[in-house]
Amino acid sequence: MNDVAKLAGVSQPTVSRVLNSDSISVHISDETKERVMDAVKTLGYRTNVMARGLRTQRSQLIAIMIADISNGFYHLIVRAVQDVAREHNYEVLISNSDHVYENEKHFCEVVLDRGVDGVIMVPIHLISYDDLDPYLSQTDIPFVVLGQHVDHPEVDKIFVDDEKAIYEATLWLIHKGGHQNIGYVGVPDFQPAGPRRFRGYRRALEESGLPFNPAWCYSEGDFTREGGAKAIKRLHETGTMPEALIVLNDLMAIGAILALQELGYNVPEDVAVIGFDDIPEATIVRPKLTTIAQNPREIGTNLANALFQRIEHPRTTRRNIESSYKLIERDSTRRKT
Amino acid sequence: MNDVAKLAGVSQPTVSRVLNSDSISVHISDETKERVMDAVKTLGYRTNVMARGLRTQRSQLIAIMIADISNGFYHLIVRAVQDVAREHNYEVLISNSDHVYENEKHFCEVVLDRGVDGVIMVPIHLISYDDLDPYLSQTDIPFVVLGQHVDHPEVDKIFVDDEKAIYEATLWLIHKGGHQNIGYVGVPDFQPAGPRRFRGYRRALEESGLPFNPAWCYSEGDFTREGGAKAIKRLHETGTMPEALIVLNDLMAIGAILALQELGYNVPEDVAVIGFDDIPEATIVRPKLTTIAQNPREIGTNLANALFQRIEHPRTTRRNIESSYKLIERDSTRRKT
DNA sequence: TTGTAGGCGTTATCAC
DNA sequence: GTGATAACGCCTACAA
Repeated sequence: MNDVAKLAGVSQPTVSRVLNSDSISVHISDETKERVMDAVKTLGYRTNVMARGLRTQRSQLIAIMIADISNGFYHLIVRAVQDVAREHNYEVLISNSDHVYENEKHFCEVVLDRGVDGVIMVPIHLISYDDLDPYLSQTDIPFVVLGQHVDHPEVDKIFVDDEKAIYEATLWLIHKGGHQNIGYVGVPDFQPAGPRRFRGYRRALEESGLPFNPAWCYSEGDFTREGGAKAIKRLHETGTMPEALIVLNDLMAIGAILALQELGYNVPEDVAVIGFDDIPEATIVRPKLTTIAQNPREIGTNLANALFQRIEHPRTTRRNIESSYKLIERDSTRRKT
Repeated sequence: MNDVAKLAGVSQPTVSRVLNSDSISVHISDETKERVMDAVKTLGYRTNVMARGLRTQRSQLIAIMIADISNGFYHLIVRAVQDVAREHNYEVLISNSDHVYENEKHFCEVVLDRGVDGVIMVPIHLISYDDLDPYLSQTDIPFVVLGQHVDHPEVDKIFVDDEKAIYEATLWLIHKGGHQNIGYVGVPDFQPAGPRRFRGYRRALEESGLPFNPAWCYSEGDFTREGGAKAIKRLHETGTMPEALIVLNDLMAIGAILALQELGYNVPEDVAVIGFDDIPEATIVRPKLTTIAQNPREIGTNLANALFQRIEHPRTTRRNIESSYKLIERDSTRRKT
């Protein structure tokens, strides 16, 4: 910047003013402006973002943490966030927790050190007040999260009522599908989504007066295709395969379908399967997967909008936006007539 | 840091020394060390990465640009890069070009401004010397790219010989599969991968003395499932469906298979299909997709290792590493006996 | 082993 | 309108 100033025959602060002329109130003579811009061009000057950040305490950087980059559900969220960020002239730092608690904490620390201007998280474990407060109280960086269960007054929340979604899907399987023996494939209790979604399933059974059979349930999943396949193998070995299966997410549901077929079961004739998320693979697998669709584009846009609202107007009250879901009936539950 | 110094009763630089004691040669008395660390803890001090970056000209940040976050092929690359980066205590900024030239250039600009310490790219268009040189010459930030066609002496290259891979796959289809009428689904010429891979296909036909029929080829693809489906619709409409199809990537190959089945074709009996990448979806689709597997984990690790080699030893000579590929025979080419 | 002084490249607050 | 001058938070000679 000093070089530019020298070449243009002005002082260094003047160069700064010219470069930021649109976000500043001072008037600069057109002639100076021109001379400075010329010098900038011939010298190929580019402003040093770190130096500016140090001075302004802004980084023009936001961070997003997702649980699994390999899960298509998160792609559209990320894309939507990036699109909004670009409009605001922000870059996006993406991180991957792989559903691991330590990674989530590490993310928060890194992010605070790096002085990002805002944070979007899809926390799996980092949801209690006590876990979150250390990060939230020591800065006033806006946090926006996906997940209704997140317990802190300072965060904006976008959420999907997944307990209710699973509850309704189970009821649908009972009433529209005419199923009685409905099993469940989920994840261990230490993954908060596990008990939450499981509750929806059990509530539907109870209210319908149907028996709950622990032998039909598998809770050792890990959100992946392999996890879904393992569930089926276990169920098969114990010799109690239910006639319908609620699976906690699509990736596991797909793994389950493929494993069922390998073992000689027909889907949906022998076992109907219903997933959660509506990832692109849901329409690749045969039969096509019936699933509870979330709206990742909408979720991402909401997350990003809430964040930039807070970045630009820090005193805004916290948002709490429910995002919709919708059961999409495809072939994995549809009996041929 | 000043506060910490005051509380510990030492000077501010001493605090800095304690905090960086492992990467510095000076000895510090254990007592001071302890007092400083205590103060750090009670004050909840965290080092300001931007200030450090300004002083050291290092950001502990690398950036990676991929062509499509929704394409599973890139996930493992990104993961591998993140894993290596974590070992080196680096964060990763991820960006998405969506195969668009302007996005690629924008990425380079942003990245240089932000003072990242290194760049990994999967450039689609930004491959000529003239396009790259502006970014490379104005800094000495290491660039590592995926793509043999990239033409600049200052970059490290990891590459896969995709022309040869397609050539061999086509030969395989001719000799092992016994096919004569082999079609091709690709992307427009302005996508450099288009002509390159197409060349491999034509070379195999020529050397085998087989006719080349433009009516069997579609070059308006866009790397997506939808693109593959469109190709099939077009081929179907013109009434000349070849008996085997080389498709430029798996996503399009899967789109093609689904579209073929919807139109009543049997795969592989009526049309055999072979893809490129070996993404996870290749084993979801039925029939399972025969494909030229790349090794994304290896690619990502190589990319990252080359980069950190350069970051840590700037004078290293440039690398040029070929990554392997391998034809994986699955059911989309295997005629039932 | 520790303290002092200076500067990294900006922006912000004054004067003029 | 523009130019000095200080400060953002840290690291690194150099001196003690």
